[in-house]
Amino acid sequence: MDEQARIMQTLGGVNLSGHPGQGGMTLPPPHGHDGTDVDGRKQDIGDILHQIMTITDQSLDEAQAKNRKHGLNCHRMKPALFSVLCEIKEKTGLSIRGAQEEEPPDPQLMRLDNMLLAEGVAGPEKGGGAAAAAAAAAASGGAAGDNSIEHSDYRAKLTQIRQIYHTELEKYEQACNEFTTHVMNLLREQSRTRPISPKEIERMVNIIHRKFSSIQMQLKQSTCEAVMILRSRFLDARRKRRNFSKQATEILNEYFYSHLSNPYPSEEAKEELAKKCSITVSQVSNWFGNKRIRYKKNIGKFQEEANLYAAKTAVNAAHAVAAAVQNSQTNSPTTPNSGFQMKDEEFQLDSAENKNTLLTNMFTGSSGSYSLPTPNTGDLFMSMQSLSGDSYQGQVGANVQSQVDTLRHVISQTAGYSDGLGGNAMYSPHSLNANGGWQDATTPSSIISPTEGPGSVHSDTSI
DNA sequence: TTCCATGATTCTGT
DNA sequence: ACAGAATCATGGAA
Repeated sequence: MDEQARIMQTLGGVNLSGHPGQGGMTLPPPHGHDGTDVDGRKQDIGDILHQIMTITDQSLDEAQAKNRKHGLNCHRMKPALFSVLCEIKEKTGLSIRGAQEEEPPDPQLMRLDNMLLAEGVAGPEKGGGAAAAAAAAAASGGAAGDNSIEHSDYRAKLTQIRQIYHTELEKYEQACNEFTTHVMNLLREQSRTRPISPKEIERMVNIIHRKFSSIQMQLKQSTCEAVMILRSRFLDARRKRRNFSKQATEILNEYFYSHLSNPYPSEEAKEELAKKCSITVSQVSNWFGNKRIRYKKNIGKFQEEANLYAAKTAVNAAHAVAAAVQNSQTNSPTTPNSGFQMKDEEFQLDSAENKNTLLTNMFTGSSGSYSLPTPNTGDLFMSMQSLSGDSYQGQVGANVQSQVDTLRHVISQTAGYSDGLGGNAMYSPHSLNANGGWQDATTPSSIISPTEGPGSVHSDTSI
């Protein structure tokens, strides 16, 4: 609009001063010699110019303006004035300038677009936020990938950002279109009274679009920032430690202590544990990694815990064996899983001492006595071993073997037994070899034996 | 506030 | 790829 003002100013300056330009005016030569005639024409041109200037300030919809525009267009001086304006415009070179301007794609804008697309903010709605959330979860290494609370929180916030972004974008586009239409109408209207080529209108539209796209870029930039902040918060959150539930820890501990000779769960076992504990496989791996190293570092500290879980598992084992024996007498030994449905609530004990006592009583048949002669224990252990190792290999097999592992531990840990069994490597309290490594697996690392099906006895059936 | 337990991460070795 | 080891960072009890 400055250009228009400049034109008007120039035009007014040239004509009203009474000094025509050298470029050959097409204005009709003055008639007569008296000053009043010249003054009259000056007044006439001045009026037209005034109308032109004021008309641009008016709204196009105003009926009054229409009338005035009509009057202006039909004015007898209009063609002459139009020529003058053309000439002046040609002189100032406005029609040429910037005609061949072209804008190369802004790399920054492209980056922003790509990022918004990748984050699921831009682009199609379907799978947008969810895909990005999944990507973020995957980027977190799966450690907290299944944390549904944080996951949904992230998704919800991303959706919110997406909504705001699209609303604002729509608003800007609408405003841009409205403004463009308005300007085009204005210019078209003005093109009747002053020289405006379609190319210039197009150029003006381009300028408007550029202005609006710069606003859009700011919007995209802000959106990107918001997404980055959200994402960093989400990814930081994965480091936030949340203790596993008591139940989960119990399940993991039971597995650990019942497989103390080889506490390396297989992939299937990890998956099973993960499912039972409602955590991820990675978390199971982490837990076992930490547990192994910490147990090894300070066996003494874990003694009580080991006793507790071992006793618990041993009781389970004893029940399992008893059930197996009974089952073998009443049912076909090849019947899968029969007789091994155990419920944890049967073994609700409140202290390690109680469990040890129970265990001892179980072995001795006495009540509250720890003075069990060593050979008895050994016999019992041997019988247990023979039970699991030979008689019930096919059916009880792997699980009982792991339970037996636990029994070994408990027996070795229980006061009064250590001396008698100490010399036997089989009764090593912590199943660690001289090199500080775990002994070779004597028990299957998996809680899922190839011979067993779902519902069979595990060391960690208590969920 | 301090201290310990514990889940997660990172680095290194195999 | 997996395990061990060290370390970080947080939760929770004292």
